Amino acid sequence: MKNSIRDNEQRKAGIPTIKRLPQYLRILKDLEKQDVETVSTTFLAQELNIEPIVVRKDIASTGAEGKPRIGFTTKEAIKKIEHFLGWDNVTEAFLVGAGNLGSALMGYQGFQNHGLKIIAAFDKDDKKIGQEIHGIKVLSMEKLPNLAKRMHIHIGVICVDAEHAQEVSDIMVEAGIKAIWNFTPVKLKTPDDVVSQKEDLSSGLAVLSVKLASKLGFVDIEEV
Amino acid sequence: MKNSIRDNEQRKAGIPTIKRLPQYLRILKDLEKQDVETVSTTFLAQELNIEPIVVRKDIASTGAEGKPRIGFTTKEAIKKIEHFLGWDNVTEAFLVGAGNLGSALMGYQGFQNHGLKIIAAFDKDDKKIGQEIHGIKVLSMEKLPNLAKRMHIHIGVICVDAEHAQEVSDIMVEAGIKAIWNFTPVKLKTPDDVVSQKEDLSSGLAVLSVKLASKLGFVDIEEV
DNA sequence: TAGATTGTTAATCGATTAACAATC
DNA sequence: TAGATTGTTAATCGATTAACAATC
Repeated sequence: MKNSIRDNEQRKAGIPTIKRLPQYLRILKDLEKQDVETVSTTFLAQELNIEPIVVRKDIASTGAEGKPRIGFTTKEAIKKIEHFLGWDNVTEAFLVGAGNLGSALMGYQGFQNHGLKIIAAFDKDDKKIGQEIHGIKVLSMEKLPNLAKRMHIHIGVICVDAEHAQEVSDIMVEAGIKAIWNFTPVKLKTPDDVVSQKEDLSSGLAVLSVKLASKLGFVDIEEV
Repeated sequence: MKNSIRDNEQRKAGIPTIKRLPQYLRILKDLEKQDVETVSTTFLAQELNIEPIVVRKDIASTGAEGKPRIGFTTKEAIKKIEHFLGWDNVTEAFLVGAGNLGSALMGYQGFQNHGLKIIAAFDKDDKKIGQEIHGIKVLSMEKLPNLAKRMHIHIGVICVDAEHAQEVSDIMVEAGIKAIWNFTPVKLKTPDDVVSQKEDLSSGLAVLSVKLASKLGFVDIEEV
C-alpha cells in the first residue's frame, strides 16, 4: 500500500496563503482550548478583518473540508493546517549568533508549536561560548559542521551581523543545512537545493512608515 | 509659494515595492561608502537576485531619475528612497514590553537609519521599571499616556505577550499614537486613523517550512 | 423547510514580466 | 558612432474579489 506524506488532496498554495495560515491556526487553537468544536470561515474572517472568501480558499488549500451551514471542525482544521505547514513534526535547528536578537529567539517558546526547536547556538565570541541562554548551550562555531552532520540538522537560523551573514550561510550549507532562516538584511547566495527565508524588519518598518505618512496626509504646506 | 512635502513627481507604490526599497537602500549606502558615484538597476538586480525591470520600476516610483548608459547617481537614489519612506527624518517612538524581544529591539542601532528612534520603554513588571536597557529607560506603563501626549509621540512598538497586545494597543491609541509596530501575532483592532504593521515571525517560518518541504520533495513512502 | 455556509467557476485587479523606442 | 541602460507601453501571470449553485 502506498502512503503519501501529504495524505488527502492538497492543492498548491501561494505565498500569501501560506503566510495567512499561521494566523488561522492561532485562532483555531484558541477556540480548541475553549472547546469550540466547529468554526465558520465567516468567523475567522471577522477576527482577522479579511474577506471570508479568502479564508475559505486558504483553508481549502490545506485539504480541510467543511460542511455547509456548520463550518469546519476545529480540530480537523488545525490538523490540516499544521500538516500542510509541516508543523506536526518538530524539526531541530541550530542558531548562529547569540547576540540580542539571537538570545530573544532562543527564549521564545512558541517555535515548538511551529515545528521548530532550536537545540544549540553557536558564536565566535569566547565570552559567550560555554554559556547557556534560555537553557540552550552556546558552542564554538568550529563545532557546527561536524555536529550538524552527525545530528542531521536541516534548519539553520542566522542572527549575526550583516557582514558575517554570507560567511555563516556558507558554513551552514557546507554542513548540510537545507533551510536557512535569515535575520540579517543580506540576500544570501545559496545553492539551488538550499532554501532561505529572510526576516526583514526594515521592510516592515518601511510599510509602516509609508502607511503613517499617507494617513497623516501629504498636505500641501503653505510657506510664509 | 507652495511647497509639497513630496517634492518631485512621485507615483504610487504598492506594498511589494515598498518592501523592496530598504534592500536597495542598503546596497546603495554600501556603494556610497565605497565612493561609487553611479549605479545601474542591472547591478542592483544582480545583487538581489531579482529582475532589473523590477528595480527600475521601484526606483522610478520614488521619483529618482537615471541616465541611459550611466544609471542613477548613488547619492540621489539614496536621497529619493529615504525621502519616499520618510526616513530622512528620525521619528521618536515608545516601546512597550521590555522582555527578550523588546530588549533586542532596543539594542538595535540600525533603526535610526530607518527613521525610528526608540526613546523610552514601558513595562508593568516592577523589577524592570527603573532599569536602563541599552541606554533606554524602562518606565511604568502608567506614565505612557501623559508622556506620549506631552512629547507628541506618534509611533509605538508592541513587544508584549499576545494576551496583552490589544490592551496595550488601546492605551497607545488613547495616548494619541498613530502608528503601531506590532510584534505580537495578534491582529489589533484600531480606529481608522491609526495604522498598524504586524511583524509576524510565524508567517515567515511558515514560508520557510513549505519551501523546505517542497525542496525535499513529497516523495511517496512505501509501507512495509 | 429555510437559510447560512461551503466550494466552484468567472471577473477583476494589481503586480510582474516582456518588448522596445529613446538617449546619453 | 555603438551599445548599455533608462523609461514607457503592452502582455502575462497570479491573487483577490464576485457570483452562485450545492447542501447540511
